[in-house]
Amino acid sequence: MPHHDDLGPRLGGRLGYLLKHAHVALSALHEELLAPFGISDRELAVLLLLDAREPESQQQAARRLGVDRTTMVAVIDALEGKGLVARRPDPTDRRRNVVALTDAGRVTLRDATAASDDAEARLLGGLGADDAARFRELLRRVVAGD
Amino acid sequence: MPHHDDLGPRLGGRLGYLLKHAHVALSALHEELLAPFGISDRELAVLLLLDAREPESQQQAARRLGVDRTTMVAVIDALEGKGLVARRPDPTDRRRNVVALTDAGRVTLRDATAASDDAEARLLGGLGADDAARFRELLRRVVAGD
DNA sequence: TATTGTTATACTCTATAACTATA
DNA sequence: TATAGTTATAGAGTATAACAATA
Repeated sequence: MPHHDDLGPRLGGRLGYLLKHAHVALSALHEELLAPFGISDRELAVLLLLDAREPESQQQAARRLGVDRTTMVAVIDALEGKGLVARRPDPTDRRRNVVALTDAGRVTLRDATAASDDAEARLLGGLGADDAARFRELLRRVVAGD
Repeated sequence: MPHHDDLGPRLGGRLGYLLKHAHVALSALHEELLAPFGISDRELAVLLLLDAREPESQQQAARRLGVDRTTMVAVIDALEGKGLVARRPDPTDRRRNVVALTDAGRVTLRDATAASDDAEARLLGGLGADDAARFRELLRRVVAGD
C-alpha cells in the first residue's frame, strides 16, 4: 500500500486524489476481510444484486452494475465454480440464463456482508458515529446527483 | 457511462459501490474538461505535485503519489513530450533526474487546475455550498485516518 | 552493495468484434 | 433482423524482474 508522504494541500485536497485513495484503502480492507469466504468485493456486489433482484438475467445484472455483459460472464463463471450461484435457462426465453443464488450462496452472502460491514466500519473508524453517517449520506447524494 | 438502473438499497448503499462510482463520474468530468489542455487527471496530479515540491526526483514523486517508479517513467515521458516538464540530471547525485515544470507547464497547470475546480464543482453540484464543504472535510479525514 | 532510471514482461480489468442459438 | 450468452482479442493501467550507471 502507498506510503503517503506529505503531498501539500494542493494535490492532497483534490477530490480525485481523495476518492481514489479512499477506494484503494477500502479495497485493501475488503481483500483482507473477505479472504476467509473466498470471494472478492466485486463478487459480493453481484451476490447482493442477485439477492435483491433475483431472478435476473446476466445482462440485466450487468446493466445494473454498470459493466459490460462480457465482463459479467467471467464473474458468474467464478461464482458458479464456487457453487454460490446457478445458471438456469429461462423457460420463457431460451436465449437467457436466469442466475440465482444457491443455498451456499445465501450463507456466504450473509457472512461476507458482515465482513464487509466490518471493512466499512474500519475505513470510517476515525470518524465518530454521527460523522460516519453524515459522510455516507453525503456520498450517496453525490453519486445520485441530488 | 453506466446507466444506473435501480440497485436496491443493499448494494447501492455500500461504500465500495459509492466510492467507485463517484470516482468514475469525476474521471468522466475531468476527461471532458481537461481535453482543451491536452492532459489527463493523473498528469495534472503530477504537475500539482511538482509545483508544490519541486525540485523532486522521479522516485520521490512516485512515492508521494503512491505509484511504482516504473509507472512514473511513462507519465514523465508524456509530460516531457508535451513540453510541460523537463528532466535535468541532479548535479549532487547523477543517478537522479530532477523533474521541474517549464514555463509552459506552469501556464497549463494554472488553467487546468481551474478546469479541475470546475469538474469538482459539477460533481458536488447537487450539494449546497455548506454540504459540499462538509463532504470534502469528511472525505479528507477518511483518507487521513483521523 | 544499494539506489535511480529504464526496459521488458506479465498480470488485471475492461471493452469491442464476431460467433451461436434463439426470438 | 435483433438479442443473450459466449469467446477471442486488444487496450489501459500497473506491478515485478533485470540491467546500466552511479553512489
